[in-house]
Amino acid sequence: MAPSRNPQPESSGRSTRQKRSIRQVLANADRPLTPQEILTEAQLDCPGLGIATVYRAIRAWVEDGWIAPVEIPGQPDRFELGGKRHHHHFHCRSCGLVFEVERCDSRVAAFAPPDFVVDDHEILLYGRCASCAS
Amino acid sequence: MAPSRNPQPESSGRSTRQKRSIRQVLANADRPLTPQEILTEAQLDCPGLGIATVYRAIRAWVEDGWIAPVEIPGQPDRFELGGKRHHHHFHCRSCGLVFEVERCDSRVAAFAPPDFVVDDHEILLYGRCASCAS
DNA sequence: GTCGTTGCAAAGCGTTTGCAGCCTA
DNA sequence: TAGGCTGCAAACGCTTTGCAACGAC
Repeated sequence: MAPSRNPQPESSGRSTRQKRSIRQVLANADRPLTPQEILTEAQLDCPGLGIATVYRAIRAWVEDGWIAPVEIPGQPDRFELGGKRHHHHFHCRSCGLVFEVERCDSRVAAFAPPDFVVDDHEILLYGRCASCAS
Repeated sequence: MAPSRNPQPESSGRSTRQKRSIRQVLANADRPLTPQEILTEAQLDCPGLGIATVYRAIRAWVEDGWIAPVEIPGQPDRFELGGKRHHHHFHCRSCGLVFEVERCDSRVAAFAPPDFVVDDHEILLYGRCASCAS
């Protein structure tokens, strides 16, 4: 079977207007979003939505694995749909956007000192994206 | 000549007991330290030292280039001596400490999509350090 | 009706800043 | 002595939490 994307969070509790709006925003995004961006976007569909609700939904879905945090040092956390293939990120210093990078070399794990156990790694590339570089 | 470490910050203004203590702590550290760790350590030598003074010294020295920030997503910034050889970091999820990793493979820059210009990269390893793994 | 969920406001946490007094040069 | 430096406390921005009202089931 093809490892298809979870269309919905698994254990999302009750279905509410707020969570539906937030989920929709995340599902439609083509790049990782900050909680503030999610709030602003979701409020278009659900006025009165509070930032606390966004954080609570995010937290629950990260635990679910339905979304995943994208943490760029020095910047607020962003979130994208989880369940994707292992990948990394490219941060354009010109336009500030974050892009996905498909390639990876798991041999980087061997960089750790002897006796250290590596169970995950993150590679961040910095520079200028195609459109900013041209 | 061997590229020796700057023994002192360049433009550190007046010499005070506080800044001497903070500088000493950074110079003697074998791993990146958080402002809080720096404060606690420096207070042994300089009681009454305030956290604001630590932040002010850090900021000035980062601008100097005498120290460099080490930013682990989801954690407070840490600081280490600047001017070191290119290296990366390992974050122990058990004890929370951050260690230096000497090795690197600059081929990771080639992971970016075509037409993207990569001018820097960061590799973060996560797992358990030697003493936590045993 | 139950109890998970929400918005609000307050609390945390790491970091910065305003200010009056201190101390280096 | 002048003006940079310091400690304190308040202010910040982002995130979490306490609480009473709300609403899905």
